[in-house]
Amino acid sequence: MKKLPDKTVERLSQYRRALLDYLSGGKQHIFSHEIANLLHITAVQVRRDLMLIGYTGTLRQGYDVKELIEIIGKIIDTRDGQKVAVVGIGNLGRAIMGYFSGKRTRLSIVAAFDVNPEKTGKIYAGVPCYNLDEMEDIIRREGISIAVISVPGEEAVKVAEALVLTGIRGILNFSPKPLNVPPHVYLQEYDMITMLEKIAYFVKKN
Amino acid sequence: MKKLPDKTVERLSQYRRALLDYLSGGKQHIFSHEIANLLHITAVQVRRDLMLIGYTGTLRQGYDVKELIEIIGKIIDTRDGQKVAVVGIGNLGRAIMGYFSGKRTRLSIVAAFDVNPEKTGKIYAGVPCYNLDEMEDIIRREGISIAVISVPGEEAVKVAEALVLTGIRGILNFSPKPLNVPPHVYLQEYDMITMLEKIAYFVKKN
DNA sequence: AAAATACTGTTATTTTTTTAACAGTGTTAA
DNA sequence: TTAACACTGTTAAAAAAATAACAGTATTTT
Repeated sequence: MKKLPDKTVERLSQYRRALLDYLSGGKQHIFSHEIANLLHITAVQVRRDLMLIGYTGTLRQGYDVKELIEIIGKIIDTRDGQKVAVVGIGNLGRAIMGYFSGKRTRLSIVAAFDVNPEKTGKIYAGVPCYNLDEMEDIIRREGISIAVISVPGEEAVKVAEALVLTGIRGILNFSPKPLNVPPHVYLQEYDMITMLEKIAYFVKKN
Repeated sequence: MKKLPDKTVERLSQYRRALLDYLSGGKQHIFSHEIANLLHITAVQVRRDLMLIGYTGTLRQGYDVKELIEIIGKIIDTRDGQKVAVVGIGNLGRAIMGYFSGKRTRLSIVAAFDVNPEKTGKIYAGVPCYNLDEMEDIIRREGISIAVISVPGEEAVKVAEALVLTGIRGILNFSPKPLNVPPHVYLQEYDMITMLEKIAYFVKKN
């Protein structure tokens, strides 16, 4: 399939989670405007996204919830799932691991890394924590393709460089430092200070 | 000034932090392409953003770092700063508070809320934690304008409704549940699962 | 059986954001 | 003193995303 727009992919992820929720309500089908209500967006946008992924519903009946969930899975997930590492086991790192533990998803956090020797060797939310030195070895051996950076800003740049050398494919950067990675690594910056300041601006006057 | 584009505001926040860093290197002036390098974006984009805020540099000298920092401050900050509350003192909530503690910024976290009675009454990263019941009172009394939601998904919707009733102006939602707020409340969704799944998609094949 | 209704899927339009093009200008170099 | 250079500021074009418009079609209503 042709590459989907960024924003569509984001929404697909959200559709899927909303649909899984909805499914537990027992209904088999759902209309575009119902999906839209779940996410507080418009029905057109939903239909357009579904058009882009080539999924087509039934007139007057809407979309088959299970089918749609499955289709989205085929788009986002790989057959065997992808492995994720978390680098930096501070509060943020543990929060991230907490989010995932217990959820059966095709993304599984399989390793954590930290410099603090008190943390290495322990298990957090079911995930073993290793020393940063072992990172390259373990990422290669385990076939980890995605890394989350949750170390303080000062260290983030070095961690990113090290990650790139391991052959990682994607990085989610929670640190406030902008990172620079080669084009074959997909980077998503995710800086909460920026977001808060943005809110501050838009809240300001009006 | 006319309302700035969303993305420009985000970058302004990043420019400012990068410039503060840069300033400690002792230099007084900076070229657009140098700012661009700091954030790994293009020089045109920097110049265009600065054009939008009406700040103009000097030919062959670039921009006055201090001046620019100040200008950005005038745009993003209010005169007396804005107060922020964090709702939900799990790992994520504490991570957010940790980020801010010690940093002297015009956004200050002044209250935390949680339902857990073991947490209320305590101080986290210098911020007092109150019971959720007290939220409306305290937000009004303190004049808190921005709230960060870091409670588990199930509770997020209710917390958001309660926040709207307090007259809050902006919300940063870390929970994976899409929220619905009236138009006078600025909402920024910030869901890490979506972001990870997005990375998973873009990393997938190629 | 004609008209209204309630949906989907698609194309067209608008808005937002990024990128490119380039005119203007003081500064250095020839 | 003219040409090349190294910048800024702005306008123009392109790309990405959201929104609107609407054609198509089963179903229900009249």
